[in-house]
Amino acid sequence: MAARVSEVVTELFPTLAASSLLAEVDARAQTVRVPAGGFICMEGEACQMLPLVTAGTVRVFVQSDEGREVTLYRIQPGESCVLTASCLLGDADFPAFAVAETDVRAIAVRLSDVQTWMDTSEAWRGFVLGLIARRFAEVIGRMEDLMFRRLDARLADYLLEAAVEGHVARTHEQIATDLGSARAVVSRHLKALEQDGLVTLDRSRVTLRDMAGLRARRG
Amino acid sequence: MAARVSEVVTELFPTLAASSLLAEVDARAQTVRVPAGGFICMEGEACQMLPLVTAGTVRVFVQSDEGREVTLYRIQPGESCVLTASCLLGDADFPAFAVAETDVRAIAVRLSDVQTWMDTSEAWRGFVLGLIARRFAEVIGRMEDLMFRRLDARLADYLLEAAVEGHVARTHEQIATDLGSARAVVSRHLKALEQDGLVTLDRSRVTLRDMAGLRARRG
DNA sequence: GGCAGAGCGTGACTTCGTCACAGACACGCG
DNA sequence: CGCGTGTCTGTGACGAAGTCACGCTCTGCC
Repeated sequence: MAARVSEVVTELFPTLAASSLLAEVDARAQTVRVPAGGFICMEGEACQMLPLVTAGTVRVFVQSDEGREVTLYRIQPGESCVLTASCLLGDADFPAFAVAETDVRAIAVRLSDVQTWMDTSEAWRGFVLGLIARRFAEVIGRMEDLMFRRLDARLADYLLEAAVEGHVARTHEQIATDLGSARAVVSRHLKALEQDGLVTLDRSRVTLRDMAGLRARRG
Repeated sequence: MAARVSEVVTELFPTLAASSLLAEVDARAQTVRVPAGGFICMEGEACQMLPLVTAGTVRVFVQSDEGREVTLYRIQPGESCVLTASCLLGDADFPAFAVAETDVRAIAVRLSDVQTWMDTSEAWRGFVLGLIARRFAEVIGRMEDLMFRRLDARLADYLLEAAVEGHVARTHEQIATDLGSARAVVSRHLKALEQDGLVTLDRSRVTLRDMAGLRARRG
């Protein structure tokens, strides 16, 4: 098991692997799994572990009382739930939700180790601060996007980003929560794109037909 | 001058003063002044100094191409431009604007010192990380607010928060940028509040007339 | 007084969110 | 196979909010 951890760290977290921290992580961290749909962190909670994601993706989002959602960002393999780190280190409450979108594997680092390594390892500090800083900038960028750009432009952008082999295999509902909008509104915009010949629509799937046309609508 | 720095640090940054860092700060930091309206940091810039604000307030905001603005937060005496810190430490671009709202005095810490102290002082680490974490959580909370609450509720909240002796001495334009809205919309809502007897309106000034009524509208 | 600029009021229009409802499709089960 | 149930999508009606345009009223200054 320990061998597995160090191999994964070497591959996905090169910054850490290059340092003397590797042996420490190897000795003290454990791997965890969270099934798709499982919660990683809840709003207002104080988390006990810092997860370094090695497989799968985690969606971090805020939610209104009425159930409306806005996706803040996704955590990919090689990244970490920096909100957790930020809250642990800065002693603040976790202000959002994080759920596993797919089955997730992660290396779980104990709170006490996170703290210790902050004090003892320059590589660890650089790693954690880098993640936090980039996320902070990313969230602010997202806020700009939500506040200033029109939905049709953001939707075109989103489709181009999320497409895999020309398809976006998501429901209008899922797209709406990612964009911070409402399902009905997304449906209407998608319909308009279809009528303009830029996409075709099927149940739970959008197929891109005219990439250049979509790019032209990104605004 | 050096004496001034250490006195100010002791008063406004108790966390730092309690540590052995005080002498260091005393020796190496300098005080700076920025006049009202001056830029502290620009979007996309790499900043050279970390300012610890000792007097005045700094407004941090994002801006659209068309000039619309949303205030992210304000920096009060005893706080710092943590976005700067975050960017320095995490090697990311500054994603917003920061301008002095009033005349501002600050203790400017050189980038190299920020880095050095991160490595050598536990007190400094705790101080900086705490600021970053709280701001991060605050910005996410602000995003929730902007996305999910209605403008009339946010306006009522804002007036109650911003009131000094029953008055809010700001133009509709300023209120709109703080709320991330448009001047005309704010004017309409204020007019409605006036017609309901909750406030009275004058040029560049809103006078609160019915606190309980306003609190009832916070949603 | 007269003028320029800032601040405010207001109507018309567009975009977006909310609500409601209906049709279309997937899937399991008797 | 037919049927029911739940998910997904299309659409109209409406309200909230942003945009644009214009005009009026202050204020300060020459």
